[in-house]
Amino acid sequence: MTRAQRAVLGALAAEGPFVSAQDLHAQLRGAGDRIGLTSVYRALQALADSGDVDVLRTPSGEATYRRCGSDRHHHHLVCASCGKAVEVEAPALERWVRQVAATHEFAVDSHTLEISGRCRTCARD
Amino acid sequence: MTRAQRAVLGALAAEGPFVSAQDLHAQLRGAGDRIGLTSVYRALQALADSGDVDVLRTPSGEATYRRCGSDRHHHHLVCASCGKAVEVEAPALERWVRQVAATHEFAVDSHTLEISGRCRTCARD
DNA sequence: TTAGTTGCAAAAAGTTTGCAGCACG
DNA sequence: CGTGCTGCAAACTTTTTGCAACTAA
Repeated sequence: MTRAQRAVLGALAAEGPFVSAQDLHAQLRGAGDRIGLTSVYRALQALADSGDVDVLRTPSGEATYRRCGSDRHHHHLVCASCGKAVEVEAPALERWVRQVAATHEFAVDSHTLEISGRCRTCARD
Repeated sequence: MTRAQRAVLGALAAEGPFVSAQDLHAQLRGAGDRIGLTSVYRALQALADSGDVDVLRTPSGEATYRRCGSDRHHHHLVCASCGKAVEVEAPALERWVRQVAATHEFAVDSHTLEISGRCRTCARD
């Protein structure tokens, strides 16, 4: 594990919000780290490949990252306001996906489900 | 409705695959249309806003568009190879989403479910 | 010494915006 | 006329790549 990967993992507090590479870089720089943006991108890519961080694409197209509590396959409930994310497992959904795909004679490669909303704190504006 | 919107809607055959703005532009140009890339982007944005086309972001982050058969809320089963898409409605999923959100005290704004796989034709390589 | 890591600068890719000209009521 | 549409060129954003300097076994 490289220095950049350690720095990124450290900044990506477990259970925290999804953060973009740029934000993460700014955060690390702000904390005194001299890390370059390139290294942040490279570290995130490596960590995502190894499954140590989850990637989520925002509607605007930018990739955001998070260190998740579970190694298992799961989905996210994300607060559109504060970014807080909850991990949810959905065995019934997985079964349903496979069944629907079979009906249409598709072999499933992958699927994504993301729920966007407001957490209780942010809901009362 | 502008000329660009008519051209885009025409090129975006109903029930066809999801297509990027760039591909759509190339396709229209190839067919002899003198339309500019800017107009394609503007037309797609307007059509997406009015709900006449569905938008899907590919894993690489580029936006793709499709004219769907149903006006109702639905999800997609997309072939990763040929782009063919099937629309699926999932009332049970919608109920499940609301219930999970309620459990975590989230007010749901929106949710997305996309299934990526291979259709029968593409599966036999 | 050598394989891997770093960060800057530049490039790439997708999308948006400024603006002058055009079309059409 | 004037309002809105058009397309080019330029700007912008996010991400990737080339490369020379650096680091650590």
